[in-house]
Amino acid sequence: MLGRWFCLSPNFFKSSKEIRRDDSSMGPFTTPKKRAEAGSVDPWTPTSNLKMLISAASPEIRNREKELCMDADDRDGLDPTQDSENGDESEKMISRKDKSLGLLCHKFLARYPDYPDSVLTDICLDDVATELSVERRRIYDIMNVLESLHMVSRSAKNRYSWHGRTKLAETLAILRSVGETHRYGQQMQQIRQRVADREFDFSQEEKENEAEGGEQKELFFVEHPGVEFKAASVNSRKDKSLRVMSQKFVMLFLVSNPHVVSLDVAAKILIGEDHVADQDKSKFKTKVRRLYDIANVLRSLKLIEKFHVTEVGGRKPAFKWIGPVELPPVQDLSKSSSEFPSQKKRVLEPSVENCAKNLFPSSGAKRSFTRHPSLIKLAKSIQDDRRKINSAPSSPTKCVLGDSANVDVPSKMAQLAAICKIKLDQESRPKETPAATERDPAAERLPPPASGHMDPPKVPLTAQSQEPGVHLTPRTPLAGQAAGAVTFIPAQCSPLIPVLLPRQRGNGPYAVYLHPSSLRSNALSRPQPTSLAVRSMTFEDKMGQSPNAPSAAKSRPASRESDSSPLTLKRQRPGSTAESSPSKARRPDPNFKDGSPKLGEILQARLKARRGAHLVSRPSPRALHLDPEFVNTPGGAAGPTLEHSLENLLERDDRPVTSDLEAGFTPVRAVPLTPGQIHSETLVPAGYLIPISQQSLISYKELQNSGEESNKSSYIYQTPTAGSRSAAALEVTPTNLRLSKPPAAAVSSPHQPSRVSCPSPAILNFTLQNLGLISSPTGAFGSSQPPEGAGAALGPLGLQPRGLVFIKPVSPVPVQPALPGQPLTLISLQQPLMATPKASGLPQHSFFHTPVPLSPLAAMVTVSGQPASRTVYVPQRKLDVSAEDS
DNA sequence: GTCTCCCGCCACCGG
DNA sequence: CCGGTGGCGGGAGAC
Repeated sequence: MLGRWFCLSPNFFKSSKEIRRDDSSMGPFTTPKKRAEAGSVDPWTPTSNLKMLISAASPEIRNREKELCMDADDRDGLDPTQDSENGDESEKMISRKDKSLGLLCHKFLARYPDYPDSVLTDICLDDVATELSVERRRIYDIMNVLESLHMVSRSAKNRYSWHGRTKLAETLAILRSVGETHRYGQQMQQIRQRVADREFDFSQEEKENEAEGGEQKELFFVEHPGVEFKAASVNSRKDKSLRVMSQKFVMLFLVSNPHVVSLDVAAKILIGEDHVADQDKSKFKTKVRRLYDIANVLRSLKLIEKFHVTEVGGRKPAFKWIGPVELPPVQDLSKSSSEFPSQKKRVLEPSVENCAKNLFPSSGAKRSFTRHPSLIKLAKSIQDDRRKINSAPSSPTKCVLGDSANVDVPSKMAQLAAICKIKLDQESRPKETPAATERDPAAERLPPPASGHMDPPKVPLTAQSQEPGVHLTPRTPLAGQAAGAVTFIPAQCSPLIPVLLPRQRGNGPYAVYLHPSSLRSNALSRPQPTSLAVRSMTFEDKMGQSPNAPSAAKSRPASRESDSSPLTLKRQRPGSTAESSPSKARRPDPNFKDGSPKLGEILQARLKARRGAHLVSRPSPRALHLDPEFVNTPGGAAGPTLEHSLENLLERDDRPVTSDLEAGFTPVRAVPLTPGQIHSETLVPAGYLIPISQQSLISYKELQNSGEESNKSSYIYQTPTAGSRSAAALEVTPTNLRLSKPPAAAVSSPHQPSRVSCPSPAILNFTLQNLGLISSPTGAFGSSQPPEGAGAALGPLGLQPRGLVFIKPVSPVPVQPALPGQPLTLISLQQPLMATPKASGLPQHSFFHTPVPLSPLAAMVTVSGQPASRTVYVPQRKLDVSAEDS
């Protein structure tokens, strides 16, 4: 049977090869073994059978199975002859393929249903290893990847709980939102361009990246609501790079337009640092190895397909996303968990995404600040930031327009913001009831209780949102960062981090863990983040780093908690946030070295108090949990959630807002994965998104008291970044919502979340020009590859047109006019930002190298730009997409 | 030769 | 000190 499939299947070639090999080498022995294995397999045969069926059903699966099975089958046929020798030989014969992680994962998956019933299925690593005849080490690899997708969660030592794909859609939606916030799309484009341009100097690239934003450093792990990660270790171990890498890798797919990611690009993005070229090399190699591991598991999950892209350099391995593209809105996600993201997505997504985006953005902004390294870049970043800011306002409009579907990306951000705002507003205003209105979508999706939870949080947000000025303020600070504000920002960020969001669904909450470094410290130090996504993460330097540091330090004090807090917070945080992840807290703790534990404690206490208040106030706010580092922040931040605190929060960070927004979607926790890294490197963001379990929520509840519902979910975001960008986003959001609609048209350009800001006429012109220039929209998909520089920029244009249209409307005055109040406010904020170099670092910027720095333009860009960034690619390379499965 | 990526050493970490 | 985890990279099999 299998053989047949093989033949039929695309993989045919390979399969044939394999077969040959198998036959020759493995044949006899192997076969037996396989058979034996099969036999062993038999146990789970049922599943195996299912697999067969499935494979039959799905080509992809078939291929995989083919690969896997084929050997066996063929062998079987052939084997007999060769078998003579069994034993070791046979084993050897088996060939690596038989032992591949992908196959192993297949076998593993065959044992469990995709959508398990409510009853949790317990997985014992030892048993699995035994049954599958593999070393435990291998099982860990699989589990880590599955865990990153929340298909399983660790329940205890050696034990995992199987969730199957029930949470997959949500997780993907969250990852996408997170990825958007981190501007991975932009980064990818940049890298591609670079690659295209020059073959690539890693060093250079990296340098550039760093200069830009260095966003990477932070990693975060996205948690899911039900999925907690119990094991403290989770947090602790450095990073669980595999988990984080897996999430990031998936984010890249979700964020890229073509949904195609080449291995090298992914590896480069995942390598935060770079620093030394040499290191890079080895690092690069290691990353690639890991990516293969992850890719194999993802392939077995049928989420991606391998193929080769032909470029100038030659053929490069790449992967194409074949999983669900549409994801439920974050909120929905929580709610729906459901399998089919697509449907849900439309509605919810926006919100969720927006939230996420907001968060990130903010974080990004903060990060961007870090950027001081290259003044030039800073300038750019600043511009970008401005743009972003501007755009943000506009974005709302987009949201409106796009929110729904097409505009996705662009609109997403805006939408998210808008949504968040709306939610917040509603919540805040009506506090609970009204909130429902906005949430409606969410609420509808989610059970009432959840919504309720959500609402509370929203309220605070709303309040913020309501007052554009307020929002601005927050942003301003961000923006302000540039100037002096920056310092504050960090603080803000930290606060933001802890934000709790109510969980829409029961499961809802997610936590994002950020690296400490990424957290604010850096952010504080540098505001730049905005410049590029990449950079955004930078902050690692955090404190130390100088330039900013000083300011940061100063500000910090003011901000107090925030600064020190990050670290301290983290440590402390455990308590506060503890619920979900004590472990997380743990890690942070160590990190936090700094000292201000006291502060942290204080902060925590405050936070708790706030939380309590907040919680109370909010029904079930979503909370953002920060890492221990954040914890402190949370304390500070926590307040934000609360209404009064909200303002503070806003001031502190936009992030909170964003977070809230996001929270609305899905709670996310941002916890610093890595403990100490903070200091310098940070380059790479390391984060793992973890769903926060209700438990955690509960804990929060305890803290907060709100108790609102179990559902509540909390999100943690890395404030740092979020703060910066988010600010804009956030601000926008509120307004955005409204705006967004209008923008919708613009929205059309989906892709990036850009903000819809309204560019000034000039901008429009500008854009138009670009468009003309750019024109190539189509190409984009071609693989994502880097368009060559210019091309890239242009690429987006295609989208822009729409945006342009919109823009025009908006354009009048970039900010103000365009949208009702908020935008304006934003603008002002931006300006400050603008002033500050730090602030600048908008990611978008990177997209468009283009000339237009003008914020307005930026806005324009953003609008279309986001897409543009993505779009950009177009020109260049052609990817070959031949699918190959190997 | 290059691409994949398995294997398993060994560092961590929590207990 | 021990056992569970999991980073990491050598090196070998697959092309």
